[in-house]
Amino acid sequence: MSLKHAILVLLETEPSSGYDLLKHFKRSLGYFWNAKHQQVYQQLKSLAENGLITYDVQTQEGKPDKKVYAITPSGIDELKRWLNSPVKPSKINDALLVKIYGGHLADNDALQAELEEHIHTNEQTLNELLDIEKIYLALPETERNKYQLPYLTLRRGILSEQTWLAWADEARKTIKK
Amino acid sequence: MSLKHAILVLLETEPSSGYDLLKHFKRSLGYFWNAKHQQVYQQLKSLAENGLITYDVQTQEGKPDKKVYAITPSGIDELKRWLNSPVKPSKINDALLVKIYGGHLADNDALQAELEEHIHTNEQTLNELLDIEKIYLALPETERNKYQLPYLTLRRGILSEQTWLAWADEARKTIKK
DNA sequence: TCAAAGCATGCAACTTTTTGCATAAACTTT
DNA sequence: AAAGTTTATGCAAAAAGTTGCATGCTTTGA
Repeated sequence: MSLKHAILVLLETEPSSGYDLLKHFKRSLGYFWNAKHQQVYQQLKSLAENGLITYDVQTQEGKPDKKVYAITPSGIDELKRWLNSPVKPSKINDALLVKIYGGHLADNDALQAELEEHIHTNEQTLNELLDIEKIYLALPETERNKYQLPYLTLRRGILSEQTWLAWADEARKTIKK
Repeated sequence: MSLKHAILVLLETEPSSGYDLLKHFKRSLGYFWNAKHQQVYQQLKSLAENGLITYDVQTQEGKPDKKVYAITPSGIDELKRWLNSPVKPSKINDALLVKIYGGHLADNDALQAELEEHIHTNEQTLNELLDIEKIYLALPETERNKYQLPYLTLRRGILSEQTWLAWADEARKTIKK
């Protein structure tokens, strides 16, 4: 399982609260690792119980207290161990494709409408990613080199979204008939 | 949840045993809906308990008995209901990308090797899909029209794999440095 | 001829993920 | 001024998914 490891990856770059981590997660690993906020809090709890991370409670005025989590040396060991062992094949669960596969029983207008909606959200995601890419490309070279690997994953996102949209165009034509 | 619905989709086209359904599943919906054999058997059981499918036990000589499942009218209702309600957004869990994101702590050679392995399996998958496409394209037009929607999902698979491989090429260059 | 792969299903235990709810203050929009 | 969003966390229960094991006969390949 590797939400645990995804969290360790993020905490290795900087300590943060569950809430901040979640925001960070959504703009990075979240594009290719699915997780709800509950799950992140649950995993933080269990990682702390297992000594892979620790936390300090920071009291704040006017805002709820936060627990700031940081990775421990044994957390770093575990992260390295995971990084150097083979990952599990990626999992996809795409209900829209299941629906299209069995779409002859569906209402055609509804199917079309749903496709358009998905196109819309995918365009938005693509734009977000392109915005992030712009920021990256504007960095000085030394900075860019530091983020080469995360940038690769960003590229993956961009290419995926573009391909998805290209496919959706094929799909639109077929379904409209 | 829609493994249930994926199963209903397949049983709506033809009744079959869990085992046969599983084989069928792997060559179709399995490309974009992840499920282990256990899960399929468990869902078949629960679908039968809920009256959405029924089964006949067929005794065979020299082979284990099989349960041949078929969709019931209420199964078809449920399938239609699902088809006409909005699907959940697709989920991706791609550990390789998490690894690359945090890859500065990883052993570079191991990372490279793992990428090459993934490239290999993706090439194989692409070839499988292209073979299926060949068969489809060789069908007479009336037949092709029948399978237009499943064909769309096949196109999705092909485009995804091709894009993945194109990305992997970018990745290879970055990681080699 | 011996091992491996295919046929065919499933229980039991465990882990992971999802869903729904709950709290509560501060700031922001209509 | 009321309504909604953001900040910040989490319990509890249910649903879904994974892992490991078990059975036993037949066919195919080395």
